[in-house]
Amino acid sequence: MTAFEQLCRAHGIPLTVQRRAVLEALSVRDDHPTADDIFASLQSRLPEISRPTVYRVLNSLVRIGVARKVCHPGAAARFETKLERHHHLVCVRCDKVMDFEHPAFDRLSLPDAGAHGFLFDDYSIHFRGVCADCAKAGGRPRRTRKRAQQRSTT
Amino acid sequence: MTAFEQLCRAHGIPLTVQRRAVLEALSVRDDHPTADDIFASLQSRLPEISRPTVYRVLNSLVRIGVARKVCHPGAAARFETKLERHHHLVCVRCDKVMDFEHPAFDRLSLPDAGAHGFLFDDYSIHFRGVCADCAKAGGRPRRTRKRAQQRSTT
DNA sequence: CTCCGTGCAAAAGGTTTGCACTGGT
DNA sequence: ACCAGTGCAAACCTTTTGCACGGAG
Repeated sequence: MTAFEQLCRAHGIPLTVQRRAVLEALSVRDDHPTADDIFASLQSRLPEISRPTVYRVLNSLVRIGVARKVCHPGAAARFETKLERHHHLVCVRCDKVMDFEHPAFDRLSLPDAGAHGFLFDDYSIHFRGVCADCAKAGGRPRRTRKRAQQRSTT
Repeated sequence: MTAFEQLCRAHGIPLTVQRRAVLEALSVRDDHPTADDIFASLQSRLPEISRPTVYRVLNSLVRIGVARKVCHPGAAARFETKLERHHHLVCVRCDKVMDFEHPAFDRLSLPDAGAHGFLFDDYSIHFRGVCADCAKAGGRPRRTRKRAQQRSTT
């Protein structure tokens, strides 16, 4: 968290209550919350925060490098603070994305740059498949939207 | 394309002009168009098609397995018809996602299922980094909503 | 003939922006 | 004190839905 303060200073952006709160709310979670999820989870700690601020703060966090957008098939943008190399399980039925630790896949060597003019930085493997819930459900609960998923909230 | 017709029959869904057109428009492209991009690109060939239909058709195509949603950090859903194993370059500056062929990474063995109850099916590697355009631009042309990108716009 | 898909229009959801004020440095 | 960040409200973009009609099987 102190690292965060230093990053803010380094980037010349003020360290506000809201930024602190959003970062904490985000780093506590290991799912991949949407901006709105974060907004909701902050209602108790910081009720006066506004939704646009959450969006703005999340973008700041991504910009200074303490958070990241997760590649996600769903409609809403999702974020994470886990920056160490890790992989993802993507359910093709419900579009859920879960973290997946698998050290065996952590040591691939990055391709030589140049070819496409692309500067490689890191990678993560997306495994497509069917999650336990959907496999259990058998049928195809194709729903993707928030409406159909109950928000377990942790 | 005939394979597509058979898939439609197999899934018991009618083979309509719109479905044919959307699939063709999608498979012609190697970027990862949004539903709206497809809608736009169809204006010349099939001007009477409606936007909701494009969304519905794309979902059908995904359901019967001839197309796929691409995991993408951006806001709008993106699709592809390239179902063979391949990887992606994700630009952390502009959120662009490009296909990336690299046979050396095509032969990873899928993890044993079970562990998480996840049924593995396939995978693709997402390489994070900076694309040639953004590297060239030097600065940070971060978020670029459609507004800022040139559109054919009719 | 029956049923599903389509087109239209409107609603629902998600994200960004303009402006005046407050708070961080 | 200065400037950036915030809150509010409204705009904007994306995706879904209800309904009546028309075409595919």
